[in-house]
Amino acid sequence: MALSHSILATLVGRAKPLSGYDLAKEFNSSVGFFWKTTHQQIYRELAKLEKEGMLTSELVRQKDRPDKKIYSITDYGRTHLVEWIAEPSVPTPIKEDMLVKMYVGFLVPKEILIGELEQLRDIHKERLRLYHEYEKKYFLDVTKMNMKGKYRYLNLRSGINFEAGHIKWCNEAIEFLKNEFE
Amino acid sequence: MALSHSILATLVGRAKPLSGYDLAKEFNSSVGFFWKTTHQQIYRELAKLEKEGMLTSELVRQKDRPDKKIYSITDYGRTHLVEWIAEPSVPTPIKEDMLVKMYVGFLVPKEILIGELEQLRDIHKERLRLYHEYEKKYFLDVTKMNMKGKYRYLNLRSGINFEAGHIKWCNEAIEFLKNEFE
DNA sequence: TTAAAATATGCAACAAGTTGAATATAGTCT
DNA sequence: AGACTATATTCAACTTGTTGCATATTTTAA
Repeated sequence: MALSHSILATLVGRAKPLSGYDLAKEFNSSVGFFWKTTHQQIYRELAKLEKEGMLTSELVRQKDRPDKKIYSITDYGRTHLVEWIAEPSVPTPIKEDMLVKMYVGFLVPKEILIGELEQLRDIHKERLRLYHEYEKKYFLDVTKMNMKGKYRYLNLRSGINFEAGHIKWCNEAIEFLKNEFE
Repeated sequence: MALSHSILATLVGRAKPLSGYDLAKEFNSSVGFFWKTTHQQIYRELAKLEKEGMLTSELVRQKDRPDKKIYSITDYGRTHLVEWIAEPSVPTPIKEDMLVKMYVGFLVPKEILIGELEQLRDIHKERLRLYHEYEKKYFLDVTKMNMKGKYRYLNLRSGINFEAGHIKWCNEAIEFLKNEFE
């Protein structure tokens, strides 16, 4: 149930309240690197969180743009978030299409799987490239980072590790398919 | 939408039809290493797949045990599965509680996160140990494996890679938290 | 002897996630 | 002028996933 927690986490780190639209943008970058969702789900969840007292909203009237509702986290929401952090995490259950396909790979010519693995690898390569770019741009000197920055750095390192691992496996599988199958 | 495909994939590799109960057991081991689900969802999905003509069922009456329904994949189901394999895969969207917690780690004492990371690491270590055991037991000589075995081996290698990657990141994060935070 | 585990299937309620569309304004591009 | 992009929110329908419960029999363990 961490969508609500992701939203609370995005709001807790801010001086200024955010609109649903702003949050949706955040979920396309920063927090979106480890929690994916849609704007529809965000709006629905914001309404729920406000009803539960975790958030408060304020209507902002605009002339040149559509009106918006901006949300702030309440003390209750913050407490709830902190309590959730202290609960032990279980790893997210694995669900990976590619592995299901691999499981019955014998149903198709191996070239199909090789092609798919190459595509997957390229997606992960592009992500890794982006993460390395961030690392060079914002995280060159670890000792100079503040608390928040250090935690962001750990998030980034996780992404780098994750993508590099995927690339490694894709390459291993491609080589194996090319060499060990006749 | 790969639950249906996981079920089809589990049935396609068999000479004998399986009951929902048998499938649920499979989803606790082999195919369950990369697709998690519950028996309730399996029964629901089996009914749906039969209605769609992907599966056929047969009622088996038993005296010493409860009666059961056993399912086989149809030609249509098999074709559907093969077509799905050929569609390009996108990586499963990332959703990781621990990373959301890390994102707002500054809200709690670092010892809490270190403790959680150690717990997580131990879970992944235990999985890795199990996978290495499988590797030694069933996959020692790659050249002697048949087609199916080779694909199972690739699945196993993915699991090993995945778990080892997690352990590596957990250790890195633990060290970083211990040393780089004052 | 009582409890539990294993075998076997399913319903119901609810929560979470996906997909498509509707609405409205302002600015930019062709 | 018409199309597209950005801003901003929401509804509706549907699929997928989770949790708790209900039922029934036989074997095994405490």
